[in-house]
Amino acid sequence: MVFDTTAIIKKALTECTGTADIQLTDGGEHADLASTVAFGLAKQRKQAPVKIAQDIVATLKNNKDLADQGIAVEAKGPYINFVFGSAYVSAAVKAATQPGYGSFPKKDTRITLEHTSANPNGPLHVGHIRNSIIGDTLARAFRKAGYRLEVQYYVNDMGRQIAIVVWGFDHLEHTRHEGEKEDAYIARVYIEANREIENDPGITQQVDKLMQLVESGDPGTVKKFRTVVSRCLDGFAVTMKNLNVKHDRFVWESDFVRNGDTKRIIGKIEKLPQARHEENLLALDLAEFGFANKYVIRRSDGTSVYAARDLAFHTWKSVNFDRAIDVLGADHKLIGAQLQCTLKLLGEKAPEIVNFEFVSLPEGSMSTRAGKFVSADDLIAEVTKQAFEEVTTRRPELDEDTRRSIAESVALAGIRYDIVKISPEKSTVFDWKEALDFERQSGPYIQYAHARACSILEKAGTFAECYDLETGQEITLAKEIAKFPGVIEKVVAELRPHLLATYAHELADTFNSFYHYEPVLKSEGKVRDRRLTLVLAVQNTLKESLETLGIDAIRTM
RNA sequence: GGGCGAGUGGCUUAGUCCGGAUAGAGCGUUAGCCUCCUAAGCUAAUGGUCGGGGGUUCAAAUCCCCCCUCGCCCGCCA
Repeated sequence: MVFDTTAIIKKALTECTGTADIQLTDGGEHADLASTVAFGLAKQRKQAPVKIAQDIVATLKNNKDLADQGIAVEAKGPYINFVFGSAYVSAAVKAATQPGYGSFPKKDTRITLEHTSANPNGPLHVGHIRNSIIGDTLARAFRKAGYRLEVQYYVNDMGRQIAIVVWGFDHLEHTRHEGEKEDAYIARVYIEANREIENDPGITQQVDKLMQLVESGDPGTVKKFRTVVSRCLDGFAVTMKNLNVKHDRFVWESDFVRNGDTKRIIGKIEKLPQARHEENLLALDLAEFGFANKYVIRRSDGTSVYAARDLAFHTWKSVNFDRAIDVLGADHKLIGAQLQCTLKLLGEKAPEIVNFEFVSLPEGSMSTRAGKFVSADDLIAEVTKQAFEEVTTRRPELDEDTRRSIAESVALAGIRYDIVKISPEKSTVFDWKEALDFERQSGPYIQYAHARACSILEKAGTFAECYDLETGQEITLAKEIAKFPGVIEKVVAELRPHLLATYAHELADTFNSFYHYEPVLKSEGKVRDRRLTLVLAVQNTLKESLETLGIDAIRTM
């Protein structure tokens, strides 16, 4: 592992200024790291910042730690700039050529990460897969950071939506179209059933009855719910596989009713001072924590609501894991906060929640019920078709199977990258033009840089690894490579996977520049060796980055 | 009405938590680069009152206050 330059510099600055809290900023083109302590000390020392910076630099020039690591110090006006030397660069490149670069030692912390958890009443659409891709990328980053992780899908198998689907199967004419996916078929029944309910509100009572039956464990009704949900999940599995998204466990909501956990948690909640009863109705008054509305736990007909089952689920997580992380859409912010608050009142660990904002269509919000959505399957199919055309244009000499395979990887890269590169707190409007664009700020662009590196290495044959870099382009690239482990750490610490997307793009960019300026295969001797070593380091770092993003690091395209 | 999130060139966006050097990118437009390692590429040019107004600070896209616009939420739905 590369030594921690930040810590060394902070320590040196603390020693010579007496200031404990040292902030380092990115030096941009001036330096690798920079300090602005001189500004803050100006008033205190009654001296000009420029003078202070000069004095500090004079002291730091004699610092042994900095000298040992080859970190150069220089004052530029009031700024104190640090430039990493060849020892740092060599060590970074050497580390980056190793398999698994950027991985951290195994940790004992057991984490559960829940993502997607869409209601099984229709196919996953482009909004749901934002959840899947953020979640899956985070999961990959956590594993790379050494954590023991279990990824879960919480199956909402007893909600009103499912009851409506079950009602539809019982009362409506329906046949599955030839070759139709199960989840798409379920959506048709769901949409049709909702239309019927609009025309005849009396149906609502029949749906309520179904919900009571399933809660009480009526075998026939339970079986119907299970069947419908399972069929829909079979459809989801295909979509998830195509998106390279993996879940380790599917947790069924109804299990928490059947095993008695929900009843037990309701019993505990009843004893909380915030509990409010009105006959059978049980709700929590969380006004003291800033929640204006009452948090209903049990209906007046005695059945539990989603919140109660969710509390039981999260209590189970609290018992079995050290940390729980939930990836939830913006519409779940309030109930997520209420859940956290209630779990704390119960003395359980509250989950950490990663929120993301909505994806809408140009014509407005998506709605499964109204049939207004772009399904993930359609997106994958369209993008793959486009990718196949691109591959065929660029590489007509390849056989069809190879082109097909490359197209699938490119499509996956396009979709996953497009979604993960955007900060989760930004709401977006789905745009076909952007989804089908494979240029520059895209997943395929990064794959291309990787394939290019692979191609060079393949043509090079064997070479002696050499870590003594010289030119500015070489050193810039090496320093970019060196950032990778830090990026993984930051993604995990801040739960922000888009940082990795940004990094991978910057690395690909830096490599492309290098590629056009510094000939590798045509250089000779030591120069050729060190550039090939650098290409190997880039290739490996890009590969690790892509795989952590859930994108295939294909060797040719 | 209340709560949360967002507002950065024509379009999409990074940076905002933790204030510092000329606000980074991509698309678009314009002009170059394949007898040379994959042109899904590279080099330039173009384009920015960082929603608006106050304030704090040596220094504000970033912190504080007010306002505007958009999205989401505020159910005995999930």
